[in-house]
Amino acid sequence: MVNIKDIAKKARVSPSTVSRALNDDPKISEETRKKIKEIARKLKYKPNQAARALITRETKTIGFLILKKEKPLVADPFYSIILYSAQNELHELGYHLLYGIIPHGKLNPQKPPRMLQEERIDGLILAGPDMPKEFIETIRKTGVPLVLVDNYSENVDSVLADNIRGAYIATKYLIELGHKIIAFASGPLDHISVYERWEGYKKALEEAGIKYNPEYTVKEKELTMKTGRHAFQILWENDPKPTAILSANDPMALGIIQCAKDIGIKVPEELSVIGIDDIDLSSQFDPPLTTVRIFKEEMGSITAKRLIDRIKNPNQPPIKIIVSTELIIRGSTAPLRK
Amino acid sequence: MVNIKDIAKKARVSPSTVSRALNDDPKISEETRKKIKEIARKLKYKPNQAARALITRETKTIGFLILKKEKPLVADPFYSIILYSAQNELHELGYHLLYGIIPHGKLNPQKPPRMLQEERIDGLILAGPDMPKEFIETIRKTGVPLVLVDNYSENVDSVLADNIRGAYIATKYLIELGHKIIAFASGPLDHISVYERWEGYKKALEEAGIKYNPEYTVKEKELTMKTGRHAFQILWENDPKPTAILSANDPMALGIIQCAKDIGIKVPEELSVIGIDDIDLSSQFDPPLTTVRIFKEEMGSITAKRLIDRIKNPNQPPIKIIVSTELIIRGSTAPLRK
DNA sequence: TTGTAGGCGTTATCAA
DNA sequence: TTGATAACGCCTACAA
Repeated sequence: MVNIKDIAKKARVSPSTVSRALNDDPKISEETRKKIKEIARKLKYKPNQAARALITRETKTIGFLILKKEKPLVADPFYSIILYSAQNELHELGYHLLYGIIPHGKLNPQKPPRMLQEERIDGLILAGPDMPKEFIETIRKTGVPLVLVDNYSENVDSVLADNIRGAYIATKYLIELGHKIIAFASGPLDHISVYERWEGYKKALEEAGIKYNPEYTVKEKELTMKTGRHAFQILWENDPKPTAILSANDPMALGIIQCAKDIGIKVPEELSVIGIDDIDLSSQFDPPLTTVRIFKEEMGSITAKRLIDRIKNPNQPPIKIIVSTELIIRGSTAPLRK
Repeated sequence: MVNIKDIAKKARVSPSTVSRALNDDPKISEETRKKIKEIARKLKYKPNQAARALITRETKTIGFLILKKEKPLVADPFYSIILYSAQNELHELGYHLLYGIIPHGKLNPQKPPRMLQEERIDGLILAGPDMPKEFIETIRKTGVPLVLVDNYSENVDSVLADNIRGAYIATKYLIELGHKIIAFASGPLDHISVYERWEGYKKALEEAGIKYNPEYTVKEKELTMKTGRHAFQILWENDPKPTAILSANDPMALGIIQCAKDIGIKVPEELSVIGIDDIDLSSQFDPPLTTVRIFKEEMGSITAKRLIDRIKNPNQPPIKIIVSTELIIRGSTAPLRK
């Protein structure tokens, strides 16, 4: 690999001049700068990252950490898109992304991740709602620039979807369609986004003067099609049966629809279903799922931008960024049949 | 951050002794080694990656590159799992994973990726069948250890599923069920895995004495539920209509089933459908999808292991690793009705 | 078995 | 505006 000395020799200047020229130091004459840059280009010179990092203490690398509970979460299209979009934005900003998955149970919440201890990263993105608070606190204390996405913690920058409003507008829409008995298929309520969706659901009911009835909220442990089917079965045991179901996410909603169809219930004629997320599949489903869109790509790029901003300007107070949500009306909802 | 000098001071030895002790140099007395390691542990010492890389020329980091065509591919559960499992294995082996997505069109096939030029990585995984040959060649010429996954190129280590056999056993199974008119819902045939699946399909037909009829192969541009629905519609225009369809992957198969159900065709009673991949959704679908399992996790970990092996032993001839496939019989297939 | 000194490639400091 | 020199943290001859 060609280094700064090689260029210096060719240009008959000192290595330091080369370094300055390449870094656009204003004290270098336009002429030498041009000459040096030209030579560097010809020689396909690329600065050695390790050497540079050693002295600047900047790696130009951002860590992206996610927790692995069940396999489905890892392959979760939600985080895949956030990951994709964060890396895309980071690339634009001149950063690389170091990707790490921590197997659940193997996490020591008192120990910062290796990538941090080895000084491989300039900042860290923590994705997902199930990061232990203690772990976040451990990392925060190291002083490394940090942003959470789809999670919230005091004293730490957080990027979240507007889950409350999302669930709220979805529920409100169902109410406007004439539905009175609206169920909520929930997931783990210790996940902040799930909890907020539940809140939004209850808020809309309350505002419409419909009393919240816990019988119509079922809490599943995971957010999959499978648990959606299960949730439907539980909810369907109620008397009277719900005429509409808001699901905590899309996969569950799809499971609900499938299970309903299985026992001969027509969606949306006999049962309206709304999801939250707007995953790719949802629009392709039959019926196409009415859902609340989460702007996943935007969440990813905003997270990345915020982190870089915090690296460049460390003395900012922590902020919470709420990305709006949007109701996408498709075919799984209909006015209440009299 | 605490460094080797701090430890040296505390232990009243020279920095080199510390370095040797921590790297288990046999020339260090057991006693000093123990003492030094103890101090290092107490001080939470972690070697600075940049400094070490500068001298050893090893970054202990592997690049994982994927091409972005359409959004769905990026979030593709297939590559998500390979990525997850590769990172998992690399972690075990003491490596980090640098994740890069190249936006299609922004790729310069004559230029090695930045992570390579900046010497940020010790080896590179190239995932996906749509990496341009020229790009692979460019990278290969740099001499960096390289492994392809779900792709093949001469002179480069490649890890692939046994697609031919997978499609073959699936087709054979349909034949055994009595089906005579078996269609193939294909995707882009320049993707090696799709092409091989097509081959396996034809091979099984041929062996059974069923003449391959191009009318019963439809080629879609993408491998999604949506194109699956489209493929079904095309295939259904044939006369006679197929009684079974092998799909190039699972999402397409799900689309096929949905579309068939939409027009009142019962699966599997009137139409058998087999997918390939075994994505999570497939088992949760109604009917649960009969499919060919691709061992995605194994492919990821094998890819990682092979790459590290090649780094440690560079002078090996290139190899092609074929990971077997397995027919998973579920509910979307049935014997031909007379 | 341990210490000294040099060097990896780059940037930063100080002098010219 | 440029050059010489030191420094970042670690590893590794060579010397002791």
